[in-house]
Amino acid sequence: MQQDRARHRRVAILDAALRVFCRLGYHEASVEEIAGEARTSKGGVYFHFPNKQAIFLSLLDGAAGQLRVRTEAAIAAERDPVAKADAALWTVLRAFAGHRELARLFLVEALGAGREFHARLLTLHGEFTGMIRAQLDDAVASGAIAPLDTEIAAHAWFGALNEVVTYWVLAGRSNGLEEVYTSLRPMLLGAIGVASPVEGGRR
Amino acid sequence: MQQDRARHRRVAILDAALRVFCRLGYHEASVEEIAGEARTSKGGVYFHFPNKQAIFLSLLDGAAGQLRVRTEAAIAAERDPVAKADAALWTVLRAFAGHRELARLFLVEALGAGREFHARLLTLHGEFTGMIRAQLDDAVASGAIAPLDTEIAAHAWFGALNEVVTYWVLAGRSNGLEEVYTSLRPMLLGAIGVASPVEGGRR
Amino acid sequence: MQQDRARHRRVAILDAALRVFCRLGYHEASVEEIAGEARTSKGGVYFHFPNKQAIFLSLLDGAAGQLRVRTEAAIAAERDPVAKADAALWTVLRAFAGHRELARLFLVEALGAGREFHARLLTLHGEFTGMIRAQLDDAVASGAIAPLDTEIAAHAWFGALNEVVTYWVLAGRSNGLEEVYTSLRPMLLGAIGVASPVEGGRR
Amino acid sequence: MQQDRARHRRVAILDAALRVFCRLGYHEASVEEIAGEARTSKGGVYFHFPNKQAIFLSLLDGAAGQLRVRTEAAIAAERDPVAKADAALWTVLRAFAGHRELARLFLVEALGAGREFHARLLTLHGEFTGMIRAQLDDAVASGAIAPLDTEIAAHAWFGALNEVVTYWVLAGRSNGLEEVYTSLRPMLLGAIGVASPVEGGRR
DNA sequence: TATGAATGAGCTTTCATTCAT
DNA sequence: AATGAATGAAAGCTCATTCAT
Repeated sequence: MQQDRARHRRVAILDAALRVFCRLGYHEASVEEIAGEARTSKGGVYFHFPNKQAIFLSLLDGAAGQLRVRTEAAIAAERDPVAKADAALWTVLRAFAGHRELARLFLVEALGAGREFHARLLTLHGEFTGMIRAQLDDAVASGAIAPLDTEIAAHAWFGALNEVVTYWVLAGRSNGLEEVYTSLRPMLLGAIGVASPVEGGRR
Repeated sequence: MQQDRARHRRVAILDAALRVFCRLGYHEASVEEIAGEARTSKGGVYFHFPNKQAIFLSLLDGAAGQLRVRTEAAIAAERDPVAKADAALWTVLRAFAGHRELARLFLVEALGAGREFHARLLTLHGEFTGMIRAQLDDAVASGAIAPLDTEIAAHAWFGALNEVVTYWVLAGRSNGLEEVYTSLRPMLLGAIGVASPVEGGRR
Repeated sequence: MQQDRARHRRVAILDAALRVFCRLGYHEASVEEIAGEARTSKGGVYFHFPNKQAIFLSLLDGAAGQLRVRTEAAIAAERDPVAKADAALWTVLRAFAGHRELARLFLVEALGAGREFHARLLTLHGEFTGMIRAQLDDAVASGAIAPLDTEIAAHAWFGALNEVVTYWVLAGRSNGLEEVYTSLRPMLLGAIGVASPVEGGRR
Repeated sequence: MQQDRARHRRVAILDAALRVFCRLGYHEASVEEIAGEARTSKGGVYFHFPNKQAIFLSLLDGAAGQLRVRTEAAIAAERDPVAKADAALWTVLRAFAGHRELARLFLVEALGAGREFHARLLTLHGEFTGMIRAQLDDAVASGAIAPLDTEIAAHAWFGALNEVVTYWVLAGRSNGLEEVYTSLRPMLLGAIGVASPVEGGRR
């Protein structure tokens, strides 16, 4: 079917764009380069996307969507509210650790891609912290943890994770990021007053 | 003296550049715009700086230097290792809260200014987390806190702070950022296993 | 076909560039001016050529190629070695006389276009003097002329020709340059010890 | 005296300019560079010269003047008309051979310095060929050589010399340029129908 | 659908020249 | 006389975007 081919092309362009954006950064990446990487032409790219921003945005949204789905699944797989929050972070970290490119895109390039992306980024951050916050709220409601400002806690968690990941990404030593979580996790739990880690499906 | 005028101009250009970078972001900011804001000409700017990057770098380094000095002073003013680390964070947060522009520069624009800045940014992050880590190491050595991976802890602290600040900055509601610390602080201390906050010169 | 149009455009740009370079000289000629003369845009020019130098070089190489071909043909059309050398010079002079622009390009602008062109110019000079030298070597070998330093002789011939042409070009009285050869030719032959001119297809 | 110092400065700037022009070519040479080489400032240069062109022109005229004086002296030192012409060429070649910079200036950079210099260059060429021509005219008048177009002959001589020198200069093997004249001289004489060289004060 | 030629606004940077000191 | 800060015009080049084919 025609539509299939079109969708396929679209995906191929997105794949190429991801590679190029990661290699060069948003601004340095030219549409020509992306077209070349996708084995098509400039015009070809512009047939599938209205402009360069849209490509990046699509990439960002796609990745965020995937991550959201996985995170929601991870949350659903746990019972305990604290374990749910913990699972969310673990999922995000694992995703970033597995795809340094993804991490770059989310944490570095998106900020440098200009004003227009800040709002979107805000939304994405909000989405993830929102998911975490919801679990923390449940935890507070159920008496599992003492009352605290869950919005700030969620942001603090997310931020701690980001910094650690970003530093590892920029420093280039992304190998072994998972091990880091072993050290990080007790701290995050300690931050919300949970002294002894709640075991929850960690390998 | 002519040197005085030159130095004055240099500062004026840096001031203008800060405003322009904050208003438009690194890439959107043109040297012409900076020149206009500094009430001089393009050539005038290029007399004082070799290129656009150098202006940004100068701004970044200058701000980082100031912040470092203040942070070191804040650390020196405390006795207790944990209080020292706490004071460091408090200083950074206060600086960012007081100068949203500064925060933008450090946390957002610097990432979008190109590859070259990533390394520099890494160094800056490393400097600050290094200062924090040193205090945590002392705290561990003195038995004030239980042993933990202080490098990760320092990054986690710094990251938590950054995310909170960045979110506030991007969301535009930077007013009252200090109050946030009241909620954030116990979490950070909890993360390193300090249950009840150590009082240390907080207003 | 699109390729045809592209090739056509390329030629049109080269034509325009030749006119502009001759009118203004290499440095004064701006790409914008060339674009205008070629009834296209700056970007259009840069689509076909990577930079200004490349345009000039293309022009130079193209002209040199044509001239080389013609000269080789003229050499081939003669039997006698001295007549061959003579024919080579005559071809060059006729070409320059016919296209003052060409002469300008070769003899004047190319020197002013910067260091990078000097090497290329050297090569071109070497090519032509090489062709002449080869004939003189033959003439010596065949005993037609007495032994002499043919490299220097070839350069001397080429230089004598150039100076005469250049002077006429710069002085603006390029009309009648051919007649000049009537006077110049016996001198060139005399320089290699040939007293009475060898007749060889001169009109 | 004040005037002495001023003149001294002027000369120092010219010396510096000669070095810079030779090192970088006319266009690449900036007034700043010249000022630096002359251990003064941009303003200092502009106090002594109205603009960049004037510096180059002054250099050109100065060098040409010196060369003219020497050439006239060399001519005066000979009796025989042909020997006089020969002496003129020998002087020019020796000067160029001794100062590759001078040769560069005259033969290469001056052509690239723009339209304005072409006229001046024409005049200079004319001056030298004029001197040579005068000797040749005398030689013809005195019956030393057969009648010929002395204007063309003079240009041919000058051109042959230039090409040889330029080639040697650009090729970088200017050492031993004097020896070249041993080969070149008989050719030049042969060009005007003088079979056996007239000995005249050659080393 | 796809191509790639064409556009043109806009950028950074350079530099001869001026001028207050 | 000299300095060097300042000017501003102009240049080369890039690239997102458009559009005829």
